[in-house]
Amino acid sequence: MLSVSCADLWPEGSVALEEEVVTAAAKAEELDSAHNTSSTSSCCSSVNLDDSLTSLQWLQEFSILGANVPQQAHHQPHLFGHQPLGSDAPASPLAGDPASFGMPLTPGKPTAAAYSRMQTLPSIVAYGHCPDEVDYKTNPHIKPPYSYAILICMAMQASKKSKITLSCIYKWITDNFCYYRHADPTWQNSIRHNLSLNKCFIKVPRQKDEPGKGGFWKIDPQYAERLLSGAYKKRRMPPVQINPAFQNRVRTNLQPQSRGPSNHTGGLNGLFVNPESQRLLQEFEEASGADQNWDPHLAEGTMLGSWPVVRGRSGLKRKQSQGSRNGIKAPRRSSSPLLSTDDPKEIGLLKGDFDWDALLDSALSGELSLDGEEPLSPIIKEEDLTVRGTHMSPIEAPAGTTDLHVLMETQRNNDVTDFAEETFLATAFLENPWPEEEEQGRNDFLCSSTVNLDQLFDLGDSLGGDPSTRIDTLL
DNA sequence: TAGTGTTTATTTAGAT
DNA sequence: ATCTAAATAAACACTA
Repeated sequence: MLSVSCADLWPEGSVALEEEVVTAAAKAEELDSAHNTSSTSSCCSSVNLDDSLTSLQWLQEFSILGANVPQQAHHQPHLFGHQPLGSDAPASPLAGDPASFGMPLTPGKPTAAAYSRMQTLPSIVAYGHCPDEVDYKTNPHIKPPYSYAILICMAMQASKKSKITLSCIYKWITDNFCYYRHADPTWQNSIRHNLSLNKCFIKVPRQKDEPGKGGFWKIDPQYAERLLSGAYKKRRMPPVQINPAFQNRVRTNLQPQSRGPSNHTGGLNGLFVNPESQRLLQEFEEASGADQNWDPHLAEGTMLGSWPVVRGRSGLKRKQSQGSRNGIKAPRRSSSPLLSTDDPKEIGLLKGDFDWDALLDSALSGELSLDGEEPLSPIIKEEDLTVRGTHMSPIEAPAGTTDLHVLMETQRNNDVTDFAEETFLATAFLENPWPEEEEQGRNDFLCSSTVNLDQLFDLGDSLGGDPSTRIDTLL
């Protein structure tokens, strides 16, 4: 089993992190208390439950408390809200740090965490389809590999509130997943559909004295644990789903230059591909072309297997078939429920360059502590998980994580060779995410927290042997 | 009227 | 092949 030391996870910036954590925590507390004074009544009967369980605060607190890294423990409660101000700062490395664009891919890094933290060359990332290396916050082209239920959970967790409004969920999703900012707003329908249909979510009616539209939503811990663990295990990337809004443009822009490794020139209708990226892309193409042995099935069930591999056009097929079924749909632009929040305070609490991967990981870990007074679900029990963390069965360990790094290494060395057209086009766009400058202002309130999924995988792995220690540390 | 919430139907992909 | 979960679409009702 591979492990990652804390130093590997946060090689620098821990002091800054601590300051930020303290500041942000104070702010959150302030806002929280202010908000609760007007909104506690609706759920006061279950206030304990809400605050301790449904808020999913425990997800944060549990996540990566390390037995071997006790000095980090006090940082963890705010881990997901605040990014270590290390090499990844600011919040969006790909967008915020132009230098990262030229950072070369270096196969064979010691760990996936380190690898991911590098925020490697986007173009190559796209070829490899590693979701952890797509900056979903700034890249509007690749659909995040998370189900709507998971997204909702994330939003709820990020809010640090016991309940959250629909508009806040929208807001959080669009703030943290650029794809949805540009996507057809029908995804909001799906969110609502999910809230209504999914047992995981409980509607909390708005009190009469509470202004605003619609109710609140909270998460049912009984279902949440199942949902999140299931999501974790099944976290599997669908084929690359490029935002349909950009497909034509990408195609148009790249068609003439898209053939031949030497034609990845910059300045394609505003798409600038820096020379270093071009060079690396070319190298990658050559390497990939020389090795066609990669078997996607081999990676099934692993993070690698979860990389979106374009198989034919399946990633777009659904849209197309539905389009044909329904005829051409008039483009609908968002009527902006996102911007019409009725509860600015609550939205304010949704600050955070939220690390959704970390949430999922922490959620998985959180299952262990999701007890309170609640019994563990049969699923968890029977898989030999112990509340308050005396031990965790390998069964419950995320599939594929144990050997993740080995596979990662293998995978990277073998190169991914599935070059469907969409992938290539997506690659070009990943090279230069859609301009988000106009939205920077809106994102200003986002705190930074980009603990990489792999980092948490690694740490979870390394800590898996003795979760009790981290629990004890927390308690 | 827009936003919210519910419900039904259909399609798709992955799992068994 | 079948089952299931998820995504998607759409119709409809309710409400601020």
